Amino acid sequence: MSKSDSTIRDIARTLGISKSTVSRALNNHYDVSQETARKVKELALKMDYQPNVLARQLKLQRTNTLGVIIPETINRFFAKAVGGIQEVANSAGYNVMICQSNETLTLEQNNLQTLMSSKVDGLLVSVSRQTDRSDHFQYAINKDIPLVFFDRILEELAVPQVYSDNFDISFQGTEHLIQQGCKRIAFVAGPLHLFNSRNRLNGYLEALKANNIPVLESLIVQANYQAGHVQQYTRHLFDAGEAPDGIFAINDISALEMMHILKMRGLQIPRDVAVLGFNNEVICDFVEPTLSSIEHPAFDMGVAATRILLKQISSKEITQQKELIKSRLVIRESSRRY
Amino acid sequence: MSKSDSTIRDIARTLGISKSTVSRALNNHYDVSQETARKVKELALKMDYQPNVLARQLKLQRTNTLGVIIPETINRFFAKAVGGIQEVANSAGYNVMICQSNETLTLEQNNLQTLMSSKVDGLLVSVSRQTDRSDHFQYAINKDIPLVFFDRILEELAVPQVYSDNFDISFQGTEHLIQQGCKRIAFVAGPLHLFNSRNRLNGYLEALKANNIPVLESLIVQANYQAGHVQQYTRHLFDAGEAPDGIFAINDISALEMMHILKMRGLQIPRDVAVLGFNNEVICDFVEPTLSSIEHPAFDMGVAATRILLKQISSKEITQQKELIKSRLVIRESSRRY
DNA sequence: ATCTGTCCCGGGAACGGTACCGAAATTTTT
DNA sequence: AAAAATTTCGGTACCGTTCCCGGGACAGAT
Repeated sequence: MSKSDSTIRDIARTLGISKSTVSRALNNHYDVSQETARKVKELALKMDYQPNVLARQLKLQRTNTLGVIIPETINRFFAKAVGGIQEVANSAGYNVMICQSNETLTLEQNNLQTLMSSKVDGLLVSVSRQTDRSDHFQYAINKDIPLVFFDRILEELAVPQVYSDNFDISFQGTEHLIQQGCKRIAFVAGPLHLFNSRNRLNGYLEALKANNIPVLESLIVQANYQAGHVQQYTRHLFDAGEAPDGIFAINDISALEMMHILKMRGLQIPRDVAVLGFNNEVICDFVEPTLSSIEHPAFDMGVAATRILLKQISSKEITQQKELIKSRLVIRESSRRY
Repeated sequence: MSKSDSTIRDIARTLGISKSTVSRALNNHYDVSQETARKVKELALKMDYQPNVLARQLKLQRTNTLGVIIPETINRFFAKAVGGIQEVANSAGYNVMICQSNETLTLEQNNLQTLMSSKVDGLLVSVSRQTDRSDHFQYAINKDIPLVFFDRILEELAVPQVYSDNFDISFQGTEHLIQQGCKRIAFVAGPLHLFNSRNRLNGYLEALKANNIPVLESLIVQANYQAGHVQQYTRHLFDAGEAPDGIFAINDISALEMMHILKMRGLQIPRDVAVLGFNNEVICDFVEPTLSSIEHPAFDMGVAATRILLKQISSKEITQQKELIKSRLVIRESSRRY
């Protein structure tokens, strides 16, 4: 825009050749002599020629842009995943357009709409907490837009999915607490229509079963992510009947908030209650006691999902590749008793 | 793309009218009868017509997209700011394209290049930690691309800037520590070629001066953000000569890491050392002692910057509006002695 | 009956590229 | 020397819009 960006035609005119030749020269096409190619490139540089991406996009029906829909950038997991996405995308010559659903279905649908009308070449999606249907994504699939889910996946859709082993790691984390002598382990569950939440809960349940520990409904709470809710269910867990001696929390911040409350009540961690968080935030190392947590390979999941998407875009073949990225249990003081 | 997206021409053909009429009808232009307008819209709906944004962009030389360059999404401040940007942009019908400089100058330059070639209608920028020059931005300005800086600004450029009162809040924070009886306040400074870092340091220095407290070079350290560095300068501060009795840290995580180290050494906070952080992360409320911090109005800055940018885009007039957003001191246990 | 004005509409030129097709120029082969 | 092959280039259509310009129809005014 501005004053007068030089175009391919300007170059052609001043050089006395046709614009097709200029185009070929600039795209290193074979059908052009080295001599003219040199002259064209030289002049292009001198005129500060910048190809008009919009024109190219219109002609090629391709934008070299990937659309990303995530719940929130403020969520460190997704922020990291976006890092991985951008790294892979950029080094492959793609731009990235990020939309946030703010954990709502309607915004997610809007985002999808705008990204599709922006003609992105492919989509990377982690669904919102509210999402309990998939027709909007099916619409995109019907339009042949390559689509890959990561982390918050929709297993019913026939597209590639990248996820972490929520069941295994949850099983493993629960067993770790059991090994530390916990008999009554409280579990903070997420929305159960989400694949991840279900798997985590199942991992917990199976671990209890495998170790002959009775499942107590009263020890399982549902996080609703509202302010004050952690306080509420913590009180519920520790005031009604026999208190838990272990906590598997849905994320580190909640875990720390619970720990804070328990310490105020005079409980010792991990002696009275062992605590295990989720996400392995930096802060885990700087609290007392240091917080055991689960390292979620966010960046790697972004990388993996983007790689699959790019392959999908270039090969045009439909895959349903599932890729599982392993999580890691990081044991620190808050859960170590021996 | 895909099978066969219907175009404006398809509608025209099946309706037996010209595509100009269809275009007018869809854009609610006046030069079209209500009857045909109705028919066109009806058919458009039935054919699931989606306007081809690329064609429109090319024709109008406008993308309805804002470009954003920030250091890192992983940084909560910028993640929040992005939230504010997207909110304002989306409700004004604009998309947002986010690029991360990863705190490097070269990536920042690349980002600018790609955003410009993507023909974004305007730019929102928070410069990287490395950025000590401004010619690349001057290039964009010369091309008449509306540009607004926020938080990490470049004061030498004649464009709108949105920033917070780093000097004032730093002065205020330092004075707070002084009022709590601190005589030897350590200060962790950022890179001094950054406007914000300089202002913060100056606020600290001026507060000391205003309270007749000698400035000690040995109490001022430069954070370089490398792993292990906090440990290093904490040791330096507390092992060489007389120890500080107050700390003004560059961010909450560093503050918490310092507190952790000091507690390990048997120091009491705030009794022996009062601590003040920066950013007011959620975690501040869940540590012991709870951490005093400075609330940085990230979201609001994003909102303000975007509003100015949009005004700039639509009015085409060049302003140099400066907008100052006030920060807030949040006093908690870590700095309260009385 | 002609003129003026309003209301609709169509034709076509852009926007700035890419790509196909054919042709001229040059070289190689027969 | 003629034919064939190859290299290099120009012409042009096209991507799907928007928008300017001009023209036809029809009304009311003269």
